[in-house]
Amino acid sequence: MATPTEGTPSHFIRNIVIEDLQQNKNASRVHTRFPPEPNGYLHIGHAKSICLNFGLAGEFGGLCNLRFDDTNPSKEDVEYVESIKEDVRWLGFDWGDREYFASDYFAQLYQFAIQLIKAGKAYVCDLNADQIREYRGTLTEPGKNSPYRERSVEENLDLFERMKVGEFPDGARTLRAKIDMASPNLNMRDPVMYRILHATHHRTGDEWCVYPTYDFAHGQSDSIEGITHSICTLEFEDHRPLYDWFLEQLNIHHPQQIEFARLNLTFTALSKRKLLQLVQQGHVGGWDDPRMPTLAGFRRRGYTPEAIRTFCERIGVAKRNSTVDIAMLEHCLREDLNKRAPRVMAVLRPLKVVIDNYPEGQIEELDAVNNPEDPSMGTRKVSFSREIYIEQDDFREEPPKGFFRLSPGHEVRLRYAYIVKCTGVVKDSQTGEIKEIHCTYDPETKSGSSQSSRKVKATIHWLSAAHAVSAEVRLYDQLFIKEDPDDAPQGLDWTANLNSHSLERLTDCRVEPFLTNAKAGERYQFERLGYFCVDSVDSSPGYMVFNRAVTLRDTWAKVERSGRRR
RNA sequence: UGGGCGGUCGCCAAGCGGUAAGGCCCCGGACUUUGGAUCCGGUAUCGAAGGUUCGAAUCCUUCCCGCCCAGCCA
Repeated sequence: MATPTEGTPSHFIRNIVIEDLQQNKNASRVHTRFPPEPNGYLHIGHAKSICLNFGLAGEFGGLCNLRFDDTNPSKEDVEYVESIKEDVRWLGFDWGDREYFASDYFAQLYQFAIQLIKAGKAYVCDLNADQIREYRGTLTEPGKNSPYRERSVEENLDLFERMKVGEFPDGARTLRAKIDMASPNLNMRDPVMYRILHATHHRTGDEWCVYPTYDFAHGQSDSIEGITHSICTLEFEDHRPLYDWFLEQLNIHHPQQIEFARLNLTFTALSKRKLLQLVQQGHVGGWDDPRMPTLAGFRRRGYTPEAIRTFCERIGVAKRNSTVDIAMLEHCLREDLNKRAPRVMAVLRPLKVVIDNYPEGQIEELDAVNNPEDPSMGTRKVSFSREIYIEQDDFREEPPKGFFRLSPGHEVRLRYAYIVKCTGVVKDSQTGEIKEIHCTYDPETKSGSSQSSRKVKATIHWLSAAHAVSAEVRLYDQLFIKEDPDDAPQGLDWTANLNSHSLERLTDCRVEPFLTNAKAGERYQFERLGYFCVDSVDSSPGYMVFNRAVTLRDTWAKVERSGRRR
């Protein structure tokens, strides 16, 4: 028997699995499944479920199936099937040859239904949707039996067969389980098992005119696949008695359904309905817009699968409704990229600096460290010359208290180069806008030289004006201005909380020339700025486009912000 | 007012009768050629009230608050 992995944070579901294993339940087998409906792209909430299901199977020597819950042809599409497979694979999980579809079981499910009809446990009901609702009763009042509840087995069989071949229009009849119209659990008040839908299914085409509901399809699919632990979210807790009922009546393998709380994130919408709306109404560029909480969006943004997996492990699994701080996710990304991303210098908003005492025409090739966290990543050369660009933010004509960067009369270190002192500012005579600044450098302070140990308060990044390459950089902020997107002013809906500044395109940036060879999806740390990723859609060797995945922690920005508040 | 499930630090989350883990955020400080990283240090008595017990976040009772369910969606 597989033993628990040391150091893996435990949670109640993992504990159940461990206990089952100890008691030799299911012949010590662990078999889970990830069951997405192919009606949208996978998002970070699904990642929690994927990591849970594949993680448990992986840890205990079990298996996890990928099963598409495709019982509603009117909402589903192959585009989603393909994206889901790509995203699960990208996250780092492998379902081997166990790629299943609920629609693979339509014939079997149909036989199960007939079995229940024959046992007097299911009947064809002629009530329409409105009538079924009326007969169902309310939360506090019991329902009434359908007038069609006592049809003979023969009639039920005949009717169900005719439903299947398409003799009746959509909605004309349903097949219902005969349970208890007075049950305090509404799901047990003769739930619908099959509905008539003359729709073309993305896999079975027009073969079927009836489709099983989730309740009738899910548990039986789990059973057919030999699933041991059927993990789902909290809203299905009320369905568990029904899940169990079908399996018991059918007397087939009975997986255990276990529910956990779905993920919520601050400043993020995670319902499929909302995400679909964001895409369809053009609030974002598509399912893979880097601002989207979809796996495709995170991937394009520059997130690593490792960071997302670590995040899913750290947030834990429990039954309490909760909303995780988005800062937790960002932290996981920084932590991962800090170790792996090569550093490089980039200037997002260039400000020209002329070093007056540096020889005109002279170029020095300076050594720059690729990753101080990992010496094995080596060094590279950066060109230094008389005219350079620095970040506009790194110069203040009138520095506020605590500003350590460049200002008139003050010194800063140019990373990997020299200490320079600001000697003058050139402004546009009309607008007063700063056009360029002048400095002198101290030749004794070259990085790495014996005299280089002089201390200055700050080090800033820079790029040689003649060597730097132009690029576009896209800065992203939260898609919503409110921690809870649903917290909208009265009368307005969640779209009122959309952040109109969630995307900022900077088209006059400079980067180190070797970045021209960077490939789509590669991630770099732009020193002092954040982690950036080569955009996989719009970037090309002739026109580089970088997405900011996440900023670096910025204590100066924090100080400035709190200063402004005072 | 029916049923189901929850309520432990600002946000997640361990704990399962023996005297409150950890992570994120935040605040100090050390170090630093990224105001990055790293390293130290700081912050809860467990929804409330009773009760059982030598001892309770953990057991019992009552109460309060939150979420889910009246799709032929999943």
